[in-house]
Amino acid sequence: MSCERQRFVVDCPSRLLFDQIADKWSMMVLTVLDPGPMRFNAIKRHLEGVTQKALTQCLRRLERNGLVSRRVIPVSPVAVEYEITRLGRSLQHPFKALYAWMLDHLEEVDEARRIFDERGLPGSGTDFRIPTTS
Amino acid sequence: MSCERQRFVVDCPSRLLFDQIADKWSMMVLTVLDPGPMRFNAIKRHLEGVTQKALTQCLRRLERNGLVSRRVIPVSPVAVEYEITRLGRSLQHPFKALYAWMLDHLEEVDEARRIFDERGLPGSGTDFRIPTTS
DNA sequence: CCGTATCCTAATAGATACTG
DNA sequence: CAGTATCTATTAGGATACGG
Repeated sequence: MSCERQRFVVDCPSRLLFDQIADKWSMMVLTVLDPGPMRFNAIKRHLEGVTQKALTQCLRRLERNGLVSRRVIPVSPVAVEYEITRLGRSLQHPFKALYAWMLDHLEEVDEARRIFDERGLPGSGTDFRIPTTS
Repeated sequence: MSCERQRFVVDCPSRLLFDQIADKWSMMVLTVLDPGPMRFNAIKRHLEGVTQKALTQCLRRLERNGLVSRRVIPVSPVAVEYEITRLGRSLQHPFKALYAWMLDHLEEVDEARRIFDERGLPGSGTDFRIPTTS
């Protein structure tokens, strides 16, 4: 690897894969499934605000990508159980690192946001942007 | 947290923060900025397919969250330099872990997808697949 | 050069009704 | 229970045009 900066091309596999796994619900679904298999509505109850449609789509994508397996239990009414796969479990390591980072830096990000938003407010006059020391 | 499965509530700070950082371009922008400061159009050239609008929005959010700093150099025409902050740099560790996971498991995910997509095709009357272009 | 503003279209989310 | 189907509303994305 040279010292050149990386260029991200459109068909870069990592880009395509990132779009698959970094969606709104996947990380939470995998976390919820970590302790063991779970049925659809049980998962749903753990994710406040998710709609049935959104969860279905998310679970389909996770299944398609091999991160979750789906098992239909032929009772009546039908029961469907979702289970995290070995592959899905392996993804949890980077996810947990990201989660830990978020917990560690919540206040710092919040503070940055507060400062940024404040900077925008007072500008009733000609607010020439002052180069920050950062 | 107890042994109970976690329930993700809507105002969970980690959820809100995740939505901020797990967007389409942030991870790539931070990676590109890693070696040192860079100007707007230079960043743009490194991210194939990004529009000016999308990159502007992404950089604003990164700046607001304290992950990137923005410095206007008052020459004519104006030059603007973006630099990754210490906070942004710290986020690179979990990002790199995620990136490494993707590289490690590209084939495995691809294979899972192939199997899943194959499974969906039958049902049009025959057990035998008609070879498709894909 | 580095944006913002505008317009337009495409994609997504949400609500609701329905089925095995 | 676990979806699918459908419709609508809101949003996101892309293409200019323009300004400091």
